[in-house]
Amino acid sequence: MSESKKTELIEKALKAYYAGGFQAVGMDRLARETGISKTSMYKHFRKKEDLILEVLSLRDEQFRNWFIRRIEEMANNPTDRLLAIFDALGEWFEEEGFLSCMFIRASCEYLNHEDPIHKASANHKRLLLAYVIGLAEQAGIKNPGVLARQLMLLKEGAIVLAHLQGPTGVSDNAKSAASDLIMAASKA
Amino acid sequence: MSESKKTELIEKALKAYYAGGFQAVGMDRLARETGISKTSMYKHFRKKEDLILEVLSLRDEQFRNWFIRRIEEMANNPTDRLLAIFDALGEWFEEEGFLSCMFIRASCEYLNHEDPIHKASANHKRLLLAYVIGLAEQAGIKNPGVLARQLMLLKEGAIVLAHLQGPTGVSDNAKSAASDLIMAASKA
DNA sequence: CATAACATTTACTGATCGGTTAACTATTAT
DNA sequence: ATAATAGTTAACCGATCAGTAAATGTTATG
Repeated sequence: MSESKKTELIEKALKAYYAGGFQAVGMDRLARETGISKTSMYKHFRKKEDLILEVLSLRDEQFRNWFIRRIEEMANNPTDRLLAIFDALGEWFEEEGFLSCMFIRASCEYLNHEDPIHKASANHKRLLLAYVIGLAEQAGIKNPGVLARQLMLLKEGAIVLAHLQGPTGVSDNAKSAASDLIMAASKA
Repeated sequence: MSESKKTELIEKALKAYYAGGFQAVGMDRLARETGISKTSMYKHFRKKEDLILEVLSLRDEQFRNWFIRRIEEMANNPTDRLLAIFDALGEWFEEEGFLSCMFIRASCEYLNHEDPIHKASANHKRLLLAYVIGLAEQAGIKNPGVLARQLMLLKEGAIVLAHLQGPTGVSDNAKSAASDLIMAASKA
């Protein structure tokens, strides 16, 4: 299998897992849907877990690229960008086929903190936090780490509730809360 | 099987599902661990889904009882109780064996919005929101629904991040954010 | 004691799970 | 032309999945 075929497999696996769940989508079904036999797949991945880890790695790259690009398109200064986080989230929630965050879901299917899949999910969140801390620093916030972590709480909460109760109003609520928190942090 | 045996089964299933996940814990394993044969179990539940729904119903009752009781023990007026939400969460996160919220996890394993398990999870969140709206009303907040929803965003985010990155500091961060939001909502 | 009624268990179903083995095909090297 | 090699496949592995049917108590009633 060529390297491009492998990439194609990971991309198709990502879609299948996102739509159906990691445990629920078996290797046979994956082989059927991708048109690639199981044996060929197992030439490139020792275990299902390894495939999932590669899928998560791709998703991490895709999502952070999209998220950060969208934020920087929508706002031009650090403070506005802290708010634009929630506009970007709103766009995501409204997308057809939105089914929560792949990393939150992975951590719910692979519960143990030592599980590589769980760790990879935690790392995705760390990387996003680092980006937001950077924005908060640029915005001249006194305690950028505190504000960034508060905004991440809003972000994760918004994802969960958009999935559970639908997208309507969720990101707006989060944005208004973020605005209050940024105001409070600016005065501190 | 007596009614008390059935209750015992649901309680044991709750523990097994919480520790291991819904899909990951099979009916055979459940039978082995509870000492109740599968056939006996299936006398009381048509399908695994029905058992899970009963488990979620029990968990909903247990959790909301504990949560609300703890909040009302820790604070005596509505405004302080809005903050005590996050002290109660902090206690929960520190418990040994804390593995996120059973309803968030259920919604991640049963993704579809029409799935009864997903719906039951959404309903649990609605009931908690209703309680918090009540507190916000008692506290004399102008837009109790808005504030309550903002605090719920913090709550769900805190649960997710406490699970992904450990409990340290998460509830404190959420509490400080909640404090800012309550202040802002009081002035509005 | 006999038997009907009910509760519980063992043993099984077909399907699917993650993962592997052995056969086959196509390409490349000699 | 043939042998070696690489890539792909169908077929299979034991284990487990959710769910069921037949067999075995156990208890209640005549």
